[in-house]
Parts: sequence; C-alpha cells; structure tokens
Amino acid sequence: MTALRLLNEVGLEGLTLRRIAKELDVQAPALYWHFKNKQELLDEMATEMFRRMGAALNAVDRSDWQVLMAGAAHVIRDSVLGYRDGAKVFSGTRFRGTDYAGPVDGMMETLVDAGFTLPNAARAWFTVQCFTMGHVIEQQSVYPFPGGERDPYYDEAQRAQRLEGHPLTADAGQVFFNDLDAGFEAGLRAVIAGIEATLLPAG
Amino acid sequence: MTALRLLNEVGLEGLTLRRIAKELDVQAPALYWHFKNKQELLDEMATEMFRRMGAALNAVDRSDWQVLMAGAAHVIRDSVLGYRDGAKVFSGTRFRGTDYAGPVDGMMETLVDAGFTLPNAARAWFTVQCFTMGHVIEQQSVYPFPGGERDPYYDEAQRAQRLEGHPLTADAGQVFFNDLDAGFEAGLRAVIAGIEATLLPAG
DNA sequence: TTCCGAACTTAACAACGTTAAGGAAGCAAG
DNA sequence: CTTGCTTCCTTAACGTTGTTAAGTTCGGAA
Repeated sequence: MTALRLLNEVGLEGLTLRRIAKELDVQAPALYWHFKNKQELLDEMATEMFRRMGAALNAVDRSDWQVLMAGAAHVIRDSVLGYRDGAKVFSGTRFRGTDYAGPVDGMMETLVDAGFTLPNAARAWFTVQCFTMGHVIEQQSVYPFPGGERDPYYDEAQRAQRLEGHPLTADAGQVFFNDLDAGFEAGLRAVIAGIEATLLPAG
Repeated sequence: MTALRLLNEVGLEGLTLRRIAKELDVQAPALYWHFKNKQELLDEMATEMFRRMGAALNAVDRSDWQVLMAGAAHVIRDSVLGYRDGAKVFSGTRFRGTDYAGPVDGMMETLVDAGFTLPNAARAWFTVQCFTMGHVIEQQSVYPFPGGERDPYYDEAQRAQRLEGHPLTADAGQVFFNDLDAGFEAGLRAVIAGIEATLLPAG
C-alpha cells in the first residue's frame, strides 16, 4: 500500500487524498473508485499494518505462555512504533476482514492449554494489549517520528523549568520519557506477573 | 469552558470553530483573540478536563498505596469516559500549565513512603496510566457516547457472523466488549498485583 | 477630548473531503 | 467492424474547514 509509505513521510495530518493521489500519478477523485471514503482507506491501512505483523506474530515462541504474551506485545509495539502516528491510525480504525482472528485464536489456545479459562485468557490478553497500546500512544506523542527526535514540547530543559516547584514530578517525568524501552519492559513484566497472580486459576 | 459542553453534543469531529463560536454568539475568527489556533484550544480543553479531575484525585484515599493507585485510575477513567471522544482529546493534546503536577507529586510521595524507590514509583504509576488510557480508548471506540449505545460495527450478531471460523476469537471478543467495567477491574487488579511483585523492592 | 487597547466584525484565502458527469481503454458478443 | 459493457480515470465543482488581514466598536485612563 502506497499510503503506508507516505504516512512516514508526511504524518497523519499531512496524509491528504490529494497527496496520496499525487504519489500515485493520479487525480484525487480516482481514489474513490477504490475506497468509499477516506475512513475506509484508513481502515485498509490499519488492516495492512496488521497483515504485516501477522508473520512476526506467528513466529513468536509458544512454548511458554508468558514468553508468548511478551513476544506478542513486543511485535505489536515494534510494528506500531515503526509508523509515524502509528498508534493513532491503529487505534482509530476498524479492521477490515478477519485477518486478525488467526493470531488471536493461537494466543487463546496457548493460554487455555496453560491453564487459563477462556474468559480469563481473553481478559489477560486484553489487559496486555491495552497496556501496550497505551504505552505506544504515550511514546509517540513524545517521539512522533519512528526512531527520531523528541517533540520540542517535551524538551528536558523547558520541562525542568516549568516544573520547578515540583521536584518529584520532574524526576518522575525523567523516568517516564527517557528510556521508554526500558519503561515498557518493566511495565510489561509487571502486567504479566500480575496476570499470573490474579487470572491464572489455582496458581 | 463552553467547548467542553459542546464536545458531548457534537463529538470531536463536529467540534468546529464556527460551531463553538455560534454557541458563544460570536463569529469564528473572534476565537483567535483567545487562542493561537485550534490545537491550543484543544490543549486548553484537555487541561480543563484535568483541572476538573483534580478535586476527585485529591480526595482519593491515601492510606494504602494500592488503594490510592486503583482510586486514581478510576478517577481518570471515569472522567475521561464522561466526555465524548474524551480519550482522543486527552491523549492527543499537551497540557497547558502545571496543574497536573500537584496530584502526581502526591502520588509519588505516597508510593515512596510505601517503600518504592522514586524511579520505580514513576514506572509503576506510568504503567497504570498506560493501561487505563489504553482501556478507555478501546472502550470509547466500541461505545462512542458516554453511557450510550454501541458502535454498529461492533454489533454482536454481525461480529459473530464475521468470525464464524474462529470460535475462540469470537468468544474472546465477547469478554472484551461486554462488561468493559468488569474487564477494567480485572485488568487493574492484575496490573497492581504485578507492580507489587516486580517493582516494590524487598517484597 | 483624545487616545489606546481589548474584543470583536466582515471578507477572503487556500486546502480539504467529496460528488457529478463524462471520457478513454479493453474486451465480449452480434 | 461495430456495439455495448465494465473498469478506471479525468475535469469541474461544491460546501466546509482552519486561518489571516483589515477594519470597527467601545470602555476606561490621560
């Protein structure tokens, strides 16, 4: 999909129908032959993003449910972080088709085999997914570009100055916004440990 | 703020400058006297949302760090759910001012008193916050209206039909999308239990 | 009375998503 | 060879959006 390549160049704001059409050497209304409207195009983009995740998701180690969950969370995170405004695109659209069902099925199966009831397996995975997407959203509002520099609003010096009277919050912000990778790791470890403690019956 | 009242009437999409101006018996460009641009208006809205949360946040029981975290998470969740597209507004904007620092300071203080190191306290709260916002985002894309009905895309019957070949995913979706309140509760319990297990030193 | 600044107006702009109407290319059937 | 159908695209235009430029109104201080 050409639109996905453009996304990283111009961002979600700059992703206009005319811009996409130009990239395809075509006039803007031509896109309406392929999509009912822009929302449908965005949905298709999100679906394509997910399709590309599919292979990586299926390759995750299934021998241990905790490894599986952590692996799947990482795949989702890395994929979404790979696109500019990826989280907004991904969480603002509905999937087309049922491509996502395969990986979810596999996930549920492994969890049930590991001793979860199906409802608890669903709750567990949903919890991990919410945390992961929430974290990515936060990260992408600080670092809008894939692997790129910080949004100027979150400049450290400015932030420190603004929060002069609140040393705890200032320090906490350091932990929030520096080394988000390590922060995700720590959070994910906590979430999975909590799932084991509260959702896996007869631990 | 008038814009916040309008948000629940027309949603984020329908929240145009002309619509806001009309509500104030004013012409649209007049808003540019008070705000540099629309983004600044949205930032102000998010800040106002947070300001209104302040009282509730300060009223949360601080005697136990787990109760405090759960309480704060509930306050955030209930507040954001109280506005249409609340999660998008809240997570798409930068706060103006430093009103948020007070509650965060209190949170960190309590956590440190409970035995957390400051970095771990920050990680812990950040984790809870990511999960909470991630969950709210998911919820509001299924139930766009505060306390209202489902988005037709997530209609149960249609969904069941689409996922005919994937019974596990279909059942899991039931757990995802019905009773989101209980789902949040279960997830939050897991997250907090995990924090205790992995981030509180010398457990 | 004069002046100044705050708060607003009217008019206009470029850009956006979207629709309407029609045209060029390919292929099937008569 | 022509007719007709389908696919894919074009040109032109519409209404709406955020935003800017320039001028107006009006209360209060000098």
